Parts: sequence; structure tokens; C-alpha cells
Amino acid sequence: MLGGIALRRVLVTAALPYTNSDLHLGHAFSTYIPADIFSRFCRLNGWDVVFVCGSDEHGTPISVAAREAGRTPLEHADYFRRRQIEDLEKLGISFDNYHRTHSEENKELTEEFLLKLRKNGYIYKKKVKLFYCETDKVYLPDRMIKGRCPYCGAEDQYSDACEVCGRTIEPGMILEPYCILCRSPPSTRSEEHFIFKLSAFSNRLLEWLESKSDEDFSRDVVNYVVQWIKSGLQDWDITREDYWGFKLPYEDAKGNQYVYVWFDAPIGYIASTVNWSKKTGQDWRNYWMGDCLIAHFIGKDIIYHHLLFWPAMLMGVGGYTLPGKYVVNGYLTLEGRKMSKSRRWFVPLKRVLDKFPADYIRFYLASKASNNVSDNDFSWLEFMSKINGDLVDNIGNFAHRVLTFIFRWFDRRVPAPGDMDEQDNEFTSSFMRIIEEVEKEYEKCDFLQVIKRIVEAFKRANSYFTAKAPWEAVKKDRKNGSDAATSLYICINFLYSTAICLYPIIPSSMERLFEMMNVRPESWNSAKRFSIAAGHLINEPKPLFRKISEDEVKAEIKALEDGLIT
RNA sequence: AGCGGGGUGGGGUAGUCAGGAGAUCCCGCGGGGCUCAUAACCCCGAGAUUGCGUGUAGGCGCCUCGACCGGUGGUUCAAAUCCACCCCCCGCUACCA
Repeated sequence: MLGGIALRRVLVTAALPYTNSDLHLGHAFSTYIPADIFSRFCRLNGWDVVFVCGSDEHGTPISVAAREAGRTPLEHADYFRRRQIEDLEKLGISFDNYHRTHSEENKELTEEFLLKLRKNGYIYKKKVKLFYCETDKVYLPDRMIKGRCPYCGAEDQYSDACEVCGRTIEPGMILEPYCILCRSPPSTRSEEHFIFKLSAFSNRLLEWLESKSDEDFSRDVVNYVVQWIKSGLQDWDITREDYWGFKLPYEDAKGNQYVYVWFDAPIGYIASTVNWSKKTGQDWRNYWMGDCLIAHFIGKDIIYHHLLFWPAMLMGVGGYTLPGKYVVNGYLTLEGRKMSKSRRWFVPLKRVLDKFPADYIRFYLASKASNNVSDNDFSWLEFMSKINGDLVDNIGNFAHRVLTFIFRWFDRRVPAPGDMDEQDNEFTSSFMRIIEEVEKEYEKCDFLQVIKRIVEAFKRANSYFTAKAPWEAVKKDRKNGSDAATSLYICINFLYSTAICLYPIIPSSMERLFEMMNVRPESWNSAKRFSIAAGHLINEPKPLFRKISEDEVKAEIKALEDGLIT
């Protein structure tokens, strides 16, 4: 079973949104929807699960953007934090706690990490050369310096890599460097920095990674980082000058030296759990220091931070449980093209959530999220066709035909079944089998397969319903034990079971369905038996989903093409 | 440049780790059925797959007997699946989070 954890205790984290912009469909796809579905699935199973997240608020991009917007970095972070929370709530992401990295808890933990790592001999000091912009009064990281490529001579390339010839540019090699803020040439300064001895963990990381099952650590991802380790890990500079973040807790640090954002960001997961502890009276150590499956949900861009830097930090400090499961999804392209803010080729969550039910977005994106690093495409026309075909016509319509049938022909009461014939037995055992399969796919976080199998089950159900033709049988005999009664009894139980299966993916729609069925979703296991008894009274059914019109999606495509997305 | 992931009927996708009759599902297309249901649903079919000649077509004739999951070659009784090389697409590359 899942991660071999006996206690069935799970801590789920979703990558912390960086507070310098609004969230878009890509974020929802790669991280928040998968993490939320998994958390809900764990809760249905009755496991002890805590789902934490929070905003990631430090770093140069935020201080620079804040200055441009005439705000302090904290005000800037606050602004986007609020907007992100709005979107995540609207999307139905069920965090148990949403905290922030610029918090007391995170400050304490970060300091503790830094002090312990230093005490354990994993932090050392080293002189490094830095670019400094005299005009803007900031130290410039690689990405804030552009210049001419020393290899192919291409202009306007970032100082760490040339997009034209594809080569990596070593620090300081860039020709005619300039600051991207003011275009003036930077000066160089030499500072003493604190360095985390990442290289010391190479072997331990390798052993740890290679000891994991494919189920919890997908092979693609492990190969990817193993390659990285084998080519030689470099130590990690965790100091920044004149920065927006936490001060270094070392006595020998200078007053303007701060902690690099990527050091305190993952600690934010723990900080959020600590903050949750304070609210609930639970002990966060049960999750971070005990027998618990820690599951990180991330996009493929931050694999290194989560599979190398972060576990190395935990190993170096000692006493913490290491991550036990990673779910990594690739990027989302949009209509076949890479998303880009500057080219206005993206879809903000605010916009879609304004126009379509969150469950539509969840369903469509989940149908592509298969715990896999390869990219997936978001296409408005495909979105429409999946929603209309799978969700409305197949699933929604089946629910409606079963419920209205019981409501009208059996006076709202689930009829008592008679003897089951071969068709009844075959259909029943096929959907029980599908539920077992769905359970396995949920544990793997392969939601593509989950949805595929459920859609298939509904197709079978529609076929079964047509074959049994209860509308004919009912004309002859509509009492309990009749042929029609048997079919409907089986169908409403199928509906309950599959609604449980879909509950983590489209929770609010399934809430409405449960309400119509007049039941509460009990547990995952309740899907594996006939949970709705004969005689049970149902409520009046109403259509669960509405169709999307072609005009609606064409309008979205047009808005994109006209560059109207902001 | 290196590394990673792909290339499967008209479009989109599954299957590749554990080789077994050329293949899943969705959309679209052709035909039929049903009327309980949100103009929904069900069933059947065509389409990936074949050289040359000929007929309006069903077809017929001929031969060096041809085709099959990007291409070529290999391993195998058997390859979409394993191996090698090649072509094309996409992504990532630590101090941009």
C-alpha cells in the first residue's frame, strides 16, 4: 500500500506560489489540482492527512516588482497572496492550512536549519564575485544581467546561457554586460558568502533515490536527478546581499546578508504545518519527524530543489522524515504554444473561473495529469469536447436518467431488486472491478487513467441501461422485485460508487449529486459495496452539468489571439 | 551543446517498464435503433494496411507477390513494445522561484 506507511498518515504539500503574479492554468494543472485530488482521496480513505501550502514571498523579483509598483515587498507579496488565495479557493483546493514564508514560524525554522547545518559542518564561507548595479543599488543575479554571448556573439543574452547557440555561459564570461533595469554596465564586487555543502550529500542522495519504488518516485524523475548527481553536485550559495528575505542568523554575517529564497521556501512547508498545529492543537512533529508519508506535488521546473537541495537540507539537519512521494507534472502548453506572460499567451485562473465552473477545469486538467514530466496541451475546443462529451452527455446524462426514472416510476424510492440475470451480474462485477483499478490509479496519482476508467464505466452503464430497457419493463410491472426494479437498484448503486470515485476530482458537482441521491459520501470503501438500500428515498433530480457552447470557447480563443489577456 | 520526453487511423490520445493475431479511448464520418434521459443514449460500419494493369462500379487480370504504430538496420518463432543508428517536434539545464 501507499509508501508502505503503516499509520496511514500523510502530509501533502503543493509547491508554494511565488507572490509576484496571478496564478494561471499551468499552476492549477501541474500542482494544485493533483495535490488537491490526492488529498481528498486520502481523506475519503479515512487516513490522517494534512494538506499544507502557503505563499513564497522572498527574493529579488518581488522586491524589484514591488519597487516598480510603488509598494514595499511585503505589501506586494500581500497583494498577490490575497489574489492567489481567492483563486485557489474558487478552484476548490482544500488546504488544511495556507501559510506564508514571511512568517514567524518560518523564520524560526530557517534559523534553526542554518544553525544546525553549520554546527554539523555543512556550511562554509567562501569569497564570490558578484555584479552590482551602482544606479539601482542592487546586486544582480545572472538573470538580471544581459550581454553578448562569448561563443556566438548573439546580443541580448542572459548572462548564464545563450538562447541562440544554446551554450551555458560561465559566471563572468558574458561580454559587455548590462543591468536589465537601467542598461548601465554593472561593477563587480567580491563578498564572503555562506555556502551549503551540497556535494557532501551525493552518495546519500543517490542511495536514497535508488531505494525508492517507481510508484512513489517516478523513474523519469529519478533518472533525471541521478544524472545530475553523477555529473557532480556543486555546493550551493545561500547568501544574498541587500535582499528581501530573512537575515542570516550567524554572528559573523554582515548586516546586509540574507538567506536565499530557495533555502527558506521548502522550509515553508514545515512552517505551514507548525502554524496548523497552533490552530488545531495537533503536534506537527508527528508528520515531519514521525512515521508519515510526506508527499510533495510540484511542477517539473523545481525538481532539483525538491529532490536534491531539500532532502539534503533535511539530511544535514537530521531528525526529519525524508519525503516519501513525489508527484511531478509537466508544463501546460496553450493551443499548442508555450505559455508566456509577456506575449500574453496564457489563461489566468481568474478569467476561467469567472466563466466556467471550477469542476470543469478540474475535470479537464485532471484528465491530463498523469504524474508525468512530459508537457500537455490545453485546447479550448478539446476542453469543450471533453466537458460536453464525457462529463455532460456520458456521466451527467446517465445520472439524470437513473434518478429521474426512480423519481417518476418508483415514487422517489429505490426499488428492491429481484433475481439478477447474467447481464446484471456482468455489469455489477465489471464496475466493481473498475473501482479497484481506479483505486490503484489514484495511489499512483495517474488521474488520466482514473478518469479514463470512470468514463469507460459510464459508457458501459449507459449501454447496460439501454440493453435492460427498464422503460419497457416498467410498463408491464413496476413493483419491487421486477426486472426494472433490479436494473434501477443496480444503477443507483453504480451511481453512488462512481460518484465516490469522482468526488476527489469534481467535489462540488458530486456534492450536488449526493444531495439528489439523499446520501452522504461515506468512505472510499463504501464504493465497493451496494451502499444504497432498497426503500431509500431520493430527492428531485436536476441536471448536474450544462453544456459549453462553441461560441463561448471561440470567444476565449479570439481573446487570446487578439492579445486581450492580461 | 548536453540531458529528458515524444512522433500511433482525418484530428487528439492510451498501450512501450514485464514482446504474442497491427492497436485503446474520445471527437469527427456513414448506416441503423431507442424514446427513460440534458437534441441525450445504444448498436453496427468505414478509416490506420498492400505492387502493376484494367473497369463507371461490384470487380477482373498479371507479377519480381508487395503493406503494418517517424526512418533504416538488428535480436526473436513473434517487435508499436527490446537493441543500434538516423530524422523531426517539445521541454529542461542549479546564483530566473
